[in-house]
Amino acid sequence: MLEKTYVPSEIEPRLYDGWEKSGAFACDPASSALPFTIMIPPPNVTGSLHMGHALTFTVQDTLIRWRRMQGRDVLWQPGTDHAGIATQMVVERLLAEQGNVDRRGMGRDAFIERVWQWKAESGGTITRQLRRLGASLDWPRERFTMDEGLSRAVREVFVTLFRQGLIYRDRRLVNWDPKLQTAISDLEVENQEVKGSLWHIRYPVVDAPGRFITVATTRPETMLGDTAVAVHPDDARFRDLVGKFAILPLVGRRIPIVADAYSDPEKGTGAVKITPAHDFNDFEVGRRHDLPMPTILDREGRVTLAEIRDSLAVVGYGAGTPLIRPGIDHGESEKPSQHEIADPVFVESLDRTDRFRARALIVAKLTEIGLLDKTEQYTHQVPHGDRGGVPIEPRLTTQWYANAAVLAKPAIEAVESGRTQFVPKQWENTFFAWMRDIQPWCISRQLWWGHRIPAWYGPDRTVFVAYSEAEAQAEAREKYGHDEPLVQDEDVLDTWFSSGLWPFSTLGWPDRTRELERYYPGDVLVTGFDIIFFWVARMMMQGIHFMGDVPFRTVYIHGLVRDERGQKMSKSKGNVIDPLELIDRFGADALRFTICALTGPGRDVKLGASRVQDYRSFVTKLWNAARFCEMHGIRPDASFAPAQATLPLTRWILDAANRTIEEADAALEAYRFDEYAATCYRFTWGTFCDWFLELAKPVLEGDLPGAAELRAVTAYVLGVLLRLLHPAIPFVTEELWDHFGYGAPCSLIRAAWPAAAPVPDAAAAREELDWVVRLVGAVRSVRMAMNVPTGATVPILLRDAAPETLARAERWIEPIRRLARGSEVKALAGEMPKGAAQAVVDEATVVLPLAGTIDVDTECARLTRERDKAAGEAAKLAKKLENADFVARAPEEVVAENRERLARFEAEVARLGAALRWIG
RNA sequence: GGGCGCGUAGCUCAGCGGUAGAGCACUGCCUCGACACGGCAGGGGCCACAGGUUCAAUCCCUGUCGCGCCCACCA
Repeated sequence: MLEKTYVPSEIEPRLYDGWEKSGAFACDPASSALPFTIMIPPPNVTGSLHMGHALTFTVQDTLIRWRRMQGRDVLWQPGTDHAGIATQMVVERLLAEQGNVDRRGMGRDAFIERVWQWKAESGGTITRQLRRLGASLDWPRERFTMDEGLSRAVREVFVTLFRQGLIYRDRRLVNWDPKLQTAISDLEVENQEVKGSLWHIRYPVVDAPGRFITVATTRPETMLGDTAVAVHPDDARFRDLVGKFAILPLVGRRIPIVADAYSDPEKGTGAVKITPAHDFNDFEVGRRHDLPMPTILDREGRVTLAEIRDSLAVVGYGAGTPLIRPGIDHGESEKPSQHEIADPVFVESLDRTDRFRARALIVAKLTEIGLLDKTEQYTHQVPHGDRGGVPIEPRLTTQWYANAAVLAKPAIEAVESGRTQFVPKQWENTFFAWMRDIQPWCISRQLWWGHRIPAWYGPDRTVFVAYSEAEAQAEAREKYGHDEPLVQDEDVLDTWFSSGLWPFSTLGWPDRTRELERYYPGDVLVTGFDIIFFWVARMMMQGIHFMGDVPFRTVYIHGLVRDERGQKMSKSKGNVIDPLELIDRFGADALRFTICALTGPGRDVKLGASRVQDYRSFVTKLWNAARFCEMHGIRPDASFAPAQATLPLTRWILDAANRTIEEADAALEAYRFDEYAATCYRFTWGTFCDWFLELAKPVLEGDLPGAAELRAVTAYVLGVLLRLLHPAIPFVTEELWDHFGYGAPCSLIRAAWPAAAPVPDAAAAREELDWVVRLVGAVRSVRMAMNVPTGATVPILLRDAAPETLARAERWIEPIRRLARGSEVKALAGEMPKGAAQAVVDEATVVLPLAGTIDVDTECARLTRERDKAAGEAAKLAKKLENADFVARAPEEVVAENRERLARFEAEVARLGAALRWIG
């Protein structure tokens, strides 16, 4: 016997274990079935399951289970990502908390070993949690991006791209995170609105006594690295200054005033200071005007004068050029002005000063010497590192780059031609917009945790890129003619470089494995829009380049999980919902069904505990319906086929089940998880429970004729339901499947997906049952309106009923009596009873003789309201049909349909009018 | 600044040329042998606003207002 209440926590682990042990999750490379592949977006190895994961993995598991039941050879590839920055930060924080020496103190090897240890300790968390969710991943195939196999793929890709000229070293500006002390990509930069100041600084003009050119800046500290002031070529205000020089305050350096269209006369003062080594736009200006590019900030974001001197020397100012002059060269003109502009002592004092402190000191100093024109309150966007959270600094460094523009081209074409399609399609625009304007991809990171770049340097800084040190050594020997000591590049690769290989590296590439042949390209990639650029784009580029085909046919993009009020979940807001807590409280099925029900196309999912609680009711409802079936001796009957159904009731439910199967299938094909859930919900609750089981009760309980067929059909339909719902709510359905003996324990997961099966005379059955439903509904409605006590039974009399209607009433007398609380159901014979309540059902008028118990005035008012409503409808339709344009131009069917409706409403008005006369 | 999406019942959302729908919430009645995580019956909407196209507009077009997101922008 099934327990009275379904307790998920007792059942879920057992079933999951059963599935996993039975090998139900495993793909079968030897199979002849059509494969179906989803590559898991590998979560961070040290992460734990959050709501976003719950959403994406529920969607994936639903697709996977559905396809598996359809007989596809399913591979859902599991694995985790090493997540370079995130993981390194976690371990560094851990070291600090435990009072250990920091990573530099430990040294590289020891630190990396510590990270591996951390991975061993906490790396299993998320995979355990995925199991709680019910995710049917092929666990024995689990991979990790730092596996030997995947690392080999990374080296292969790096070396190949290098040799193809698609990876190169370049010295240019990068986004530098002074906290993490590494370069980061454009995508890892988040602009944050900051309330700051805009300082207007006056730069004295050489050879123009008393004249200044005023620049505005939000970063005064960068002035140390200024090598020009730019004005717009057409800006009349400054035209005479172009070609002259300004004196860089405090520093005393002469810098040219150049004309460059970058300068926007509308912005700031119209004259803009140029700091080529610390601003992306200035860098371009610097290139155009051949300006020196001194670096003024070190890797920690502190002012460094040494680098300024070095860089000036390198670019040809000459080693002896005094950077900080002990006075000002005012040309032939005047004596130094009232201001003592250069202050070498002050500038020297800034060495090793943090950038923000230097900013404050410089502003104070400028104020002191009277060169600060004004300070404005200024709110602007400041780029921050998404991990470190501090403002990034553009910094001139040498890094490894991948030529993304070349790699992007075939990826763009693949989407244009539809070889890969986004769902919803609008995301293709987002993809195109970014890919068509893609920048060189900086792939090196100054971190320790990650794939070390397979590049070695000789004593003359010649770089040898090779699969291994030995190979690099061999290449070096060839070049130098003898052995030279080589030093490996210190940097590691951007995490996305390796995750971009995921669709094929997990299958054994670069070996041409059986799995690679069979499961690449994958079918669907499921992910959120936030990583289209980070990951989807990279997989497309690398997949096409190395495999010659797209990595997946479809990219299904879902929304973000938000809280009930639509706020993004975040720790700082304290509105984070833990999926595991929801699973504990309501069961994995309830959470999964909720996610499916709320996941529409292009919509964020607003989720709170109460929603999950609501949908738990559905799981419970299914459980109770099954209990009812069990109590009434319903058992699977493999010999039954829908074609054998003879009763209207069984034909009707089988037909409804067919349509549900078709709708569910269509919804899943279209990635409409909301429609899939709604269709199943409606059929289970609204049709199967509310009507079918209720109508079946008299027959089942009384063991009336037809009971055997009814039992077989009920079992059949329950079996359909369990299979239809299994992808969304795998646990409860499997439990019931097993309990009823539809198959061996834990066999629903691999049971055949239901198919619509022909039902004899379905249309007639539908008509008949629809009538029963209408009749019962009408009687119930009138009883409620007339306040008939729930327990009271009343005769149900049919006036003006067609013979066929009376025959139906006879056939359905028991269910009608039961559901509509009728003492009898028959034709009205003789006189119309006084004071009866009435309702119109098709051609007949249902009469409930309630003389004495009802208030005639109330009933009159009710009938009048009904009649007026029908009359209103009829009038609207009549007006429409009188419109010659409508009749002439609207499609024939539409006109015909409107005529029909008009006739129907007119008849109803007539019958209700008659009812009103009778009652009086 | 460029782009995208969204404004439909109290809430969350479907629908997207021809009867305005669902779930939850709400109201009333009901312990009837599956289920109160339940049953039955109800109430509730100028489908943001203004124009246009059409025989017909919640749906298509244009504009306005409101909300959200992405990209670019440290003068």
